[in-house]
Amino acid sequence: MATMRDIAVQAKVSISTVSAVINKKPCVAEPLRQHVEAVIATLGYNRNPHATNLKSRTSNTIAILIPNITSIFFPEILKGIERGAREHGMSILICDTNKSIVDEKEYMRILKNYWVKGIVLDTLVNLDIDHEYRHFLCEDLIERNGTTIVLMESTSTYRCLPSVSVDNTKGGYDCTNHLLQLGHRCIAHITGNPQLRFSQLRTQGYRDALDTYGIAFEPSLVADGDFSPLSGYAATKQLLQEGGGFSAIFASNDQMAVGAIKALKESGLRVPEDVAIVGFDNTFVATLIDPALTTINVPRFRMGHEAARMITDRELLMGSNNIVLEGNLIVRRSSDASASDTWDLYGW
Amino acid sequence: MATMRDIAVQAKVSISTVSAVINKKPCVAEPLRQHVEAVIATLGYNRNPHATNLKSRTSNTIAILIPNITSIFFPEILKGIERGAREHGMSILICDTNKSIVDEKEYMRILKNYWVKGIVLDTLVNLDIDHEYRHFLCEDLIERNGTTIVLMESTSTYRCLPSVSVDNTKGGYDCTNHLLQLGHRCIAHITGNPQLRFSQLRTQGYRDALDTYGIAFEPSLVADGDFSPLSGYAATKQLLQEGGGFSAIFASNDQMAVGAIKALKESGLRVPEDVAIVGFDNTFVATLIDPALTTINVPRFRMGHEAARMITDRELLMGSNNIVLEGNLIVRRSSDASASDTWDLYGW
DNA sequence: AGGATTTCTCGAAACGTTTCGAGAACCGAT
DNA sequence: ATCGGTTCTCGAAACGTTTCGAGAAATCCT
Repeated sequence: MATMRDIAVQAKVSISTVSAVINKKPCVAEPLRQHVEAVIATLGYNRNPHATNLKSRTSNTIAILIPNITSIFFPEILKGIERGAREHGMSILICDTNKSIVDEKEYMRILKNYWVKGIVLDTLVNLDIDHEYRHFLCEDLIERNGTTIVLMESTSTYRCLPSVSVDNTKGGYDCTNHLLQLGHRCIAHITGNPQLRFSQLRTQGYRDALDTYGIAFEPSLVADGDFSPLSGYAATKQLLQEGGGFSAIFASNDQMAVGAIKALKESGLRVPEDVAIVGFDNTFVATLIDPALTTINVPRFRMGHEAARMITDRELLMGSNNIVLEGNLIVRRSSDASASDTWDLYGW
Repeated sequence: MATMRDIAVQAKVSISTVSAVINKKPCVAEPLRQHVEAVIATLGYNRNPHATNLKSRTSNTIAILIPNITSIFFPEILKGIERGAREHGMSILICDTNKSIVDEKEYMRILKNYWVKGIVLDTLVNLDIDHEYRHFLCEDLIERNGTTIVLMESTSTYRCLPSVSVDNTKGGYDCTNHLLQLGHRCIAHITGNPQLRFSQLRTQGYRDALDTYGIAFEPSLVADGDFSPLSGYAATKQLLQEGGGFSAIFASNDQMAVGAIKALKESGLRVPEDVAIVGFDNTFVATLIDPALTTINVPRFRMGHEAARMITDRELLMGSNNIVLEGNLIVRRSSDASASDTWDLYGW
């Protein structure tokens, strides 16, 4: 494989000149530049990334650190990041922390001396509490190495780090508001993992909507889940046993909504005629399930793409560090029997 | 960050000695080794991967080239590869070719001068036909660069390249045999994309099973799909219009089976009482759908893990280049009303 | 035309490793 | 003591870039 030296010899110029041409430095006279470019074209030169990395003390790489690759939420985000990275000729490094904080920190150490340009981070650590880790991220990685760290759906309230998320409060509000508009007045709620910030926000949206309608928040209509289908199933069973009385459920994600539907069906209740359901996320289970699920469409691809952009165009967006995208409500049959039941399957 | 030079200075030895210690070369006297290791421990040295890569002309990286990251099939394979890579301290590079052959070849060029150790390749190209590309892979990458290429569910019959796949023929056989054992004698079949080799093999399994039972293959009972749910839906509608007469359907993947179930329900047919259904893959839609789907469990995690192993332990497995894993039939309600309907949700 | 500027090109020194061959130090045997 | 033979340690040259400052060449001004 041709190196800069080969080009230089062939073109009878110095290596520095070749470098200047390749890096489009303005300080090369036009005729010479064309000559060198011609030689490059004939010899088929490709820059060696390792040498470039070593010399320039960076790597054209975005790392993605995530607790579990197989999460249903993840592939589209990854795709968004990939696209954004590729537009800038960057590579993507995948790191699955396997839901282990130890593994996460271990990976961070590796990334540190990998000189990655940016890290899209879905952390397990509460950065409000673990000051040592936060210090490591901010000082060692961001300050010293110049790495950009972007939090995805951050679990932290720490706002100094850039982040990308969806407007969870508004989403929760929209879901609940939708049910209220349909005439429901007794709306149950299944929360996600209560420790997670974005889960709290979805619940906050639910309360805000009730407030708007002057309806008192009723704790007995709320059951805690953990985002798993099974927890949605269990929560619904529990709500039913406690007397029911609700005509609708807002579940904090689609998967719990799926569990809820199963539980309702088992109890002989029809969806949406007896109980209406809305979920959150618009993962593709939403259209697989019967009835199709009303839900908040979370723009995962865009989230990934924005995260990548914050890394690639870092200097452009100083200041507006916390990007909040809007989700939009998609009404399907699980809440509204009159909704069309088209099969939008994301081009599976 | 400490470099080998720092260690050397601090330990009052040469850089070569530090290198020898770090690489566990046997030619360092024990006392000196311990001394150097102590210094390394206090200074917290981490090897710089870029320098190592440059000097040794490799990179500790496995690349994954795949047409579409968001494929439902992919995350578990990725997880398997990730685990395998990590066991050997390797990194994972993700390349989404966006279903474009041009992009795939472009990525290959990048990977070539990235000196990746291995590539897990889900190619769009038919290597039996595109000799130029095959030559590029074999000569430039494998021979010259020493890269290992592992085909995933290869679309090619070209057997010189290492590959990992599931036993598709046996899977197709098992599905059909299962239906035959249940007493079905008129079994329809929805094929996958007929160009793809593994799709052909699944159909072959179907035919083999019929043969075993002395049942003639009936072309009118076969409809072509393309692995999408919509195609399964359309194929089923078509089969029904052509007179039906079947009591069971074998769909070549779960997603088409989902489409088939939808079509049957719309025609007022019950699953499994009127028509039994089996799918293939055991993606998690299999347990989401109602009724839960009988299917072949494809060990995706293991497939990924084996692929990684072929790359990391290349020298160990000269010879047995084509790994074929067994899938296993999982019986659920879609074929057998008496099957338990437990919710095994992969710990979502 | 001659000097002051500007524009272009180049050599050389890094970046942090690995590796090779040379030689120093030690060993036991004669 | 001397000598071959090990065993250990080290210096130096790469790997393929980027970058800095120096100097040569071209340009401009008076």
